[in-house]
Order: sequence, then structure tokens, then C-alpha cells
Amino acid sequence: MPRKRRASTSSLEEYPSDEKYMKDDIDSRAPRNAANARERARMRVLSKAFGRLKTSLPWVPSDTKLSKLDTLRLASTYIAHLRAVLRDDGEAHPETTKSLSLALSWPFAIQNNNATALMNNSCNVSSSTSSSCNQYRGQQATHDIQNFHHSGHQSVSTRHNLQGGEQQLSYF
DNA sequence: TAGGCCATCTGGTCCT
DNA sequence: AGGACCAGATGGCCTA
Repeated sequence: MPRKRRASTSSLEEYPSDEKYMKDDIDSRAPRNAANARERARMRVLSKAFGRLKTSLPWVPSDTKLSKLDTLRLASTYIAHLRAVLRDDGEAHPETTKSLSLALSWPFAIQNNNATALMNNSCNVSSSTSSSCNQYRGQQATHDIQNFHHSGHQSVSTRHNLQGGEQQLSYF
């Protein structure tokens, strides 16, 4: 839903209400209004791009509310994770190292009600990709986002109400 | 009610 | 010259 926007204080309110001046004002503002429209369209494209980026992130259900900053941070962390996976792919014992890498480098920690565990189910060990598994689980979850600001750094976490109880994923 | 997030407006600068 | 891009300012909406 488009937000209401204040009338520009620098133009409309300062001009006399006479029709001629109004017309002149409208005419003189036409280029500025056109520029505003282009800017709105540009920002809409940007917002859509953020939306698409969010949907490409595993562990982030499509209905999750993420700020643009959070989206960028999660995407950056996810890219780092993928790089680590690719790096480990070429090493001597790919099966064991990959599993270890997934468990250790994955940016999101799953937190049960009382304890924290990294990738504490079959996803991190037996599934071919953590992403597909994560997305599947994400679709089944209801969630909300919490931002925590403390000690000069930030973490973002998403709570999931899964069938077996509430879990939480977060990045730092 | 304060703070975070966002959409919008605006003027300046860069690019084609 | 006109459009794209950018950053600052502003105000509305939402949540803790």
C-alpha cells in the first residue's frame, strides 16, 4: 500500500492560489515531478531486487520480514558459506570435510528452547544440499524476526515454530 | 512513546 | 540536455 506523502513545503504552500500562478507552478514543476516519478520507479526496482534476493536465501521463509540491511547481511554471510563449501570440495576427503564445513561454517545456528546446536538434524549430514533442506523446512515454519543490538554488534534471529517445538536461527 | 524502517521528495553530480 | 544515480531530509507506519 503506498504511503501518504506530505505536500512539498518548498513549492505548493508558498505560491499564491491564483489560477495563473497555479498553472505556472504546475508547468514549472513538471520536470521535477517527472524526475520524482522516475526516482519512485527506480526505487521500486531496487525494492523488488531486495525481495528477490531475500527469496534466494535459504533459512529465510518467503513470508519472513527482513529489512534491506538484514537481507544484505544474510546474503553476504550466505555467499561466504558457499565459498567455504566450494573450497572444501577440492580437498582430500570431501565427504567428511564437507559435512564438517557445513556444520561449522553455516552462518545460522539453530537454537532449541534450551540448547544451541548447529545443524542438529539430518539436513547437515545426509542431505545433498543444505539449501534445499533448509527451504523445505522454512516453508513449514511460522516465524518472526528479532533484531538484537548490543555491545557494538548485531545479530538477527528468526524464530520458527516447528512441529517439534520452537527453534531459532540467527546470524552474527 | 521512542526508535527502526521505509517511501518519497529534492538537489547535486555523473553519464550518455 | 536529459536521464540515472546518489545521499540527505522528512514524515508515516509499526513494534517493543
